[in-house]
Amino acid sequence: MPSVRRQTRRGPTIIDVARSAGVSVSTVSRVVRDHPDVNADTRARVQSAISSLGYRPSPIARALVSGETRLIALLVSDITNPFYPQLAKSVEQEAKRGGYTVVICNTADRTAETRRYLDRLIRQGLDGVIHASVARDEGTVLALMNEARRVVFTNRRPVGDSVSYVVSDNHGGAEELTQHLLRQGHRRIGFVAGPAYARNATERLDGFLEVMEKTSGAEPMVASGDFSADAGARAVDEWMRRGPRPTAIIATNDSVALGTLEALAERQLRVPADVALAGFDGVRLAASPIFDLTTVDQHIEQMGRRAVRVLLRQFGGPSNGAPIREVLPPRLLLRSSTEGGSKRGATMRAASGH
Amino acid sequence: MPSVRRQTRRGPTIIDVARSAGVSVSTVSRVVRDHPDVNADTRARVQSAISSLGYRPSPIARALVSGETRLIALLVSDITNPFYPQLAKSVEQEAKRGGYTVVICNTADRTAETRRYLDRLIRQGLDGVIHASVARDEGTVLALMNEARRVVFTNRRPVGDSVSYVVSDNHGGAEELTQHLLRQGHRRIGFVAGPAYARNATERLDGFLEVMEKTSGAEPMVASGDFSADAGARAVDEWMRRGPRPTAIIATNDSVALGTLEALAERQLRVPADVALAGFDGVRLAASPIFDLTTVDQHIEQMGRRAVRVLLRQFGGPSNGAPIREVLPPRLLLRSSTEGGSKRGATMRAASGH
DNA sequence: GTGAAAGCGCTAACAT
DNA sequence: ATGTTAGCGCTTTCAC
Repeated sequence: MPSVRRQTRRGPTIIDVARSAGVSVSTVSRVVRDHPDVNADTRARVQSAISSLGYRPSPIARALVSGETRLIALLVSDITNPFYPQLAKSVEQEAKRGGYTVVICNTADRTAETRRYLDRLIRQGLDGVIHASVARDEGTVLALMNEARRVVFTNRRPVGDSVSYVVSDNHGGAEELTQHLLRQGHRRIGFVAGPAYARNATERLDGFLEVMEKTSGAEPMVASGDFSADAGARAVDEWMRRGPRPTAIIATNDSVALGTLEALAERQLRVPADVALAGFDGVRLAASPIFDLTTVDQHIEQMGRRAVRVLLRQFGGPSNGAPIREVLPPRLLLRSSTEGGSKRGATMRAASGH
Repeated sequence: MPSVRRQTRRGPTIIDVARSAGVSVSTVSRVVRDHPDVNADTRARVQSAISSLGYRPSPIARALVSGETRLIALLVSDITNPFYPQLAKSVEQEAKRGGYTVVICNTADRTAETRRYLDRLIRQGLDGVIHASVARDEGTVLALMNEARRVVFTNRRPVGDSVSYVVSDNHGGAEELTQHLLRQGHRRIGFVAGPAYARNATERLDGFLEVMEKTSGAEPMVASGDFSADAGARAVDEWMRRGPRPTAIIATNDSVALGTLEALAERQLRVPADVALAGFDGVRLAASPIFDLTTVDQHIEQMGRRAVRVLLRQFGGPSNGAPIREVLPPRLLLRSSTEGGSKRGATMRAASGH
């Protein structure tokens, strides 16, 4: 006797299609999955049944059997940092093209958060992970995801060498930027560093220091910080309270640069007349005429798209496939925050009291 | 004879737990789902078996049977608009607390995109939708989601009256802001309107117009636009090319206000000395000392949290439950972009050529 | 080339 | 209070 339970799905099932086409469910399944072992006529008959019934296979049932959900996670430290929405959007678009859905997770650079997300998502049947903010959770991610081919790192390069990544040449970008400032005559250059656990930040710092060290007369000034706008403010406070002051400042990323700019404005310091300023990332906000910030363009959207492609390529390959490593060349974006006064004729907006 | 197929899941199944605890699978299922009909001793025995085996129920198998995946979608027009990351973060946090996972979808305010996303996600077993950017896709969403209790609108109020929403009082907020500017002596006030399909934008415009109309001598000037920074620039171009110029400008949201500010800066117009400027939303960027923008705070994070709560409450309730409507009071945030010159002593940063 | 049948891991009648 | 059992919709041997 048939049970009375409600159906899980709305539309027709594979059984309905089979009945309607006069074949077995296995044949329908073969057609749906593009299996070669199907006669052309049969295939056509099944396909017309599928479209006339409006049949759509259930990803849930499929996942129960195959273990694949076409769900991937994008791990970021903080989605409200403008770099990540730009990245997320491109990741999401590229994933959609491949038939994948993206879940965005804010880790706050805390391993516990990473673990909480992945624990849940893996049980939901997560297929893979794009981690744009590896920090101390690198081992956790790899352990939880089990197979390295289900993971790709981007933005920050991982420590391990057996796992794929798509990053930009942070070291080279920082070198180029530093060289540019040196060519402009700057010698005392401040660098607002990011946290030590973030490899993109340390690579940028290293690039800066290397160039400074081999330039006679160059005086690097490094302030430790993190990725918050506040870090820029603190650095400015420190440098401006006691001399000698830097004549140019590089921030570890554009967000920190904007915080730096605010702090400089509060002290009535003009940019670039009193202090030149540059960021790193190339977020859209940096191009705003209000900021017009010199920065190192990471080609954020391209990085996101490539990370997705690498992950999907790995899904297809053997589980012991060699890791894919891509290092994209960044591009120096010169804007008026470093380029002398002619373009910045008007007055800078002041900081308000607070 | 047992088949050789590989297991879908890694860990132990409900059968393993049942065997280990010496009970049936239904009893284990009852314990897992906190069903009351279980003896205390049995429950304890099962629970210890669960923890000693490290058993985790499979959401996929569960979804196949129950039709519930604990997956919800957050629909936004564009995640790179800073309003949405702030909203998304709060939605995501609150959803996580309830055991739900959030998928963020960019609709670009295009119905076709909404449909594409929902089509796919529904097949994935989507439980519900929070739509933060209803536009012309309102009917599509409702039709696809089938039951109104699986949908809640936020940020933009829907047209239909049988569906739940959590929005802020855009009309009232705009009134308050306009009144404030009038009290400051402004009479020619420009309003950069948003698109006609977005109800938050039209409500703000209406609030503005209503107050202006009943104020003698007030001259409202409305420029049509959208939610891009460019809209602000176009409006400024138009107004400044031919008089009479507005002495104050209200932008439909903070992003447009920032665009407006840029355009004013390009024309060497000081804010607020030459033109006062206000936005709407209360995004964090508006609080930056560089912008220090007067705006109407929508309490973005609170709105997101509440939207989630309404949705989850509906999941539990009867499918014919009355819609839940929440209208949150916004708060006027007065900053130096409208508050006279004393706080803005220094020079404003100029626009660069481009 | 095609079909029959055994599950994937779980929930929910129904029976006891 | 607990167990038995029939599926949820699909994929995948294995036979034919």
